[in-house]
Amino acid sequence: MADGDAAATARPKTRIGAANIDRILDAALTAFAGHGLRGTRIEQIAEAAGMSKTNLLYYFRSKDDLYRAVLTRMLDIWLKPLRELDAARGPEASLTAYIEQKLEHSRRFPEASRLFAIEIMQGAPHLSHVLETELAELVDRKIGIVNGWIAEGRLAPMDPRHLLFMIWATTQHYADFATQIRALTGKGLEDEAFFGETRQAVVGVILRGVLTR
Amino acid sequence: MADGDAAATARPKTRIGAANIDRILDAALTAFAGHGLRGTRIEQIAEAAGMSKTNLLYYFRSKDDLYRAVLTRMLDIWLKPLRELDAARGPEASLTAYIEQKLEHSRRFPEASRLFAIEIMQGAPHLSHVLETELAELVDRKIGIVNGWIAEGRLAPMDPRHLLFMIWATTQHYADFATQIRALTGKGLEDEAFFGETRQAVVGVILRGVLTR
Amino acid sequence: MADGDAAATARPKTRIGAANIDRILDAALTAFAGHGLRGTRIEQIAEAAGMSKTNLLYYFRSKDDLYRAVLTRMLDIWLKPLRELDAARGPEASLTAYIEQKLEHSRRFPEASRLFAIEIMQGAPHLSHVLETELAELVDRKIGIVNGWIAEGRLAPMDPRHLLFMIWATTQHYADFATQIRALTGKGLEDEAFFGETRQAVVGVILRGVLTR
Amino acid sequence: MADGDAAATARPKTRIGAANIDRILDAALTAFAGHGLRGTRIEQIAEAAGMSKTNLLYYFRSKDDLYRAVLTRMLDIWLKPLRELDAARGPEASLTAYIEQKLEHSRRFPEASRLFAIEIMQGAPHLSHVLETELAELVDRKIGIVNGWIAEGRLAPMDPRHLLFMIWATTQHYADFATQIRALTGKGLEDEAFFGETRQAVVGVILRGVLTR
DNA sequence: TATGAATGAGACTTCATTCAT
DNA sequence: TATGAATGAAGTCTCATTCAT
Repeated sequence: MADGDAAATARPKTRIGAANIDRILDAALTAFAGHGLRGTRIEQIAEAAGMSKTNLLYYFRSKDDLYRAVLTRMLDIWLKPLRELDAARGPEASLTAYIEQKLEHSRRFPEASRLFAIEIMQGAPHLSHVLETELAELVDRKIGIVNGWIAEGRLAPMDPRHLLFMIWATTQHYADFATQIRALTGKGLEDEAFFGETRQAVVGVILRGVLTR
Repeated sequence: MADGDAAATARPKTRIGAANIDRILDAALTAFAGHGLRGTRIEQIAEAAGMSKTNLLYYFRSKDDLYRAVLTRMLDIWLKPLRELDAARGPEASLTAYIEQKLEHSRRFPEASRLFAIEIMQGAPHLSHVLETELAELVDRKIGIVNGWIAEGRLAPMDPRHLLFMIWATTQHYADFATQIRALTGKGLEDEAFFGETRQAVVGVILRGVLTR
Repeated sequence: MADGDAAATARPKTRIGAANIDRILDAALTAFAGHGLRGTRIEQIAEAAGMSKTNLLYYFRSKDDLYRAVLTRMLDIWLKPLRELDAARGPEASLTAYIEQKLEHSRRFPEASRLFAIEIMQGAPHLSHVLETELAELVDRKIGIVNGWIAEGRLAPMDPRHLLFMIWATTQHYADFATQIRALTGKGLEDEAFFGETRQAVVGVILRGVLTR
Repeated sequence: MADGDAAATARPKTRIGAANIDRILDAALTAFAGHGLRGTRIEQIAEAAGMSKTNLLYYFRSKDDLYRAVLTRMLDIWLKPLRELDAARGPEASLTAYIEQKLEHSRRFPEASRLFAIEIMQGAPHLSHVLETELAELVDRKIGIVNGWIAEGRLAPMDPRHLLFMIWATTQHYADFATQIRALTGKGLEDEAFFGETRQAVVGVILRGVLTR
């Protein structure tokens, strides 16, 4: 109670700023994912965030700053599923969980998925460093787990990186190519039935494809 | 008659024009795939094509015209592999051939792949019509083939569209996310060994994943 | 009474304000002399004065206000040497003293010198009134002194105003063109030896140039 | 005749560009000398040059480019009088000629004089290199001449650089402080009588000040 | 076909200033 | 007195497009 009170009264200024920053970042994510960096106007974002262009620039010195902030903010979310991939439960359960998490991400953060996709397709000018360091190290660690399963004969022998690529590709596809999928099926992941069907198909094919037996 | 003749004798000017148009389209593909529609400057393309901006605009009235021309030119190439998917050889051979063709495409036309990917991710503003008509009809036809195989018990039961999506996702991933793949493996599809390894992995997982037995 | 008392006991707040105003004016002089009116940002001055931009604007309603305040504050200093030029000691001593005072000013207040120089070069938009009234009257008075000396045959006949211009020009040059002088000699008036040498040269040439005999 | 014709017809495009560039540089000189770099708007210059802002930017990529171009264009004019100072005619004639040339320059190019003055007062950010190399070398050479005269006993002993500074100061003053001079005398160098009187005063004082006898 | 010149509609920033606290 | 937040009016520069040759 006391805590709640304090929170409600103690930091009015900070609160205002933080709320605005969140609104800006949300609006920016949508805009950048939809039109790319160059194709997005600052004013567009400002309008969506409910403030003036100049005020937005009070919080973020430049468009590029804002773009980087959006990428950074999404980075943890983006890397989280892979971080949680572990060996504890054996390949079937672990891979199933990983694929399901990735699909869940595609459902909940499709714009973030598209933002990263576009960024990478354009040569990852703002992200190459992360790819080469943080992601590379993370992947190296996870590869060990998969190689362990292969050595135990529980997975078909293959370079584990191709397995990762295939999981990324298939799960992200439902976010990145949602427009195409909707044109061909009339549905998207937000449709509960379609989501379940998708999960079953993707998990099914990949697990049958890699598990021995 | 005269007209036909003229066309047949290939007037130098026309030829020159045709060569220029090709150079422009090539340069434009690279530029648009690399920076998106808005992120690309006409002058950039003109320079890459070895001519002045004004002269480029003599061939294509506007940037949007040029963009549409690039998309159109790539469309047949993009749809060709799916068109060639047939029932004649049975699921194993047919799907293998299809996947290999798609990978071959990712190797040979990575920029085209990225161009379509970006276009679709941004809502396919120039392509939605094609998706809803030409592609939808083509997919409908091919679905019949796959459903036939499923009915014969040769493929695991599933909505054939998910199979298509998975094949598209995995094969195109090697073109679209080439930057990321290179950051993690140091290689790309142009590397013969890596290409073979990729093909084996993708074909292997998917076939094992969908073929019964 | 209470009011008077309070004022007399120097309320801390008032004192603080006065100190702030001085800090602002100092910082503003440096900034305006270095970048001109338009070339100076308020925030720059505020930072140099150790306060927020908004707070600076609490003391000076606008940038132009501040600029005028700086000019006004420097005006007395600027005019002081000429005010002190008198006939009492004869031309040699009086002119020597005047030149030395002007040089001393160039040494102590080079920024003020540059501020006035830039203002005048740009047409004296904020100073034309002063030039035409206060300065003109002062000059008129001093001209009488010089004309007296000429009439007595102690100075070569000339329009006294040219003499004033030459003294102003030569003495202020060492402040205004300090950058150039430093590039050519490696020194400035703050160097005691260079100052002495300069004084000797300027006084020597001008006195020999105007004194008869 | 033939020549005139050729000139009139042969280089239309180049001519147009060159004429525009001259018009721009003229307008820019006036503007920069009057308001400084920051205080001048590109549009202002464009208007004075009789063209659109965008067209001006077709010739000069940026405001800074234009500013540098103006400085560069004026540099030769600015250095010319000193270059022509020679020993051939003895100190009296040579110094007289030099002073007169400098005054003539102040009459003909007062804006250039002010431009350089403002630039130097602000620390010569675009000119420091020239000051330290080209001008320094030129001055070094001319100092030799003056030292020669001093050694011959024809000039009072002094560091020749102070002599140069005094000549620069006094002659440029009539251009740089024209506003003040006009406020105090009602005249300027464009007034033939005032010019003559000024020349006589400046030459007179300096020569009497430095020549022995 | 080909290009230099010219332009208008943006789009990003900067900056003095005001508001609210 | 002091400051964070907010804004509008510039001002620079970019870029697709048109004009004239």
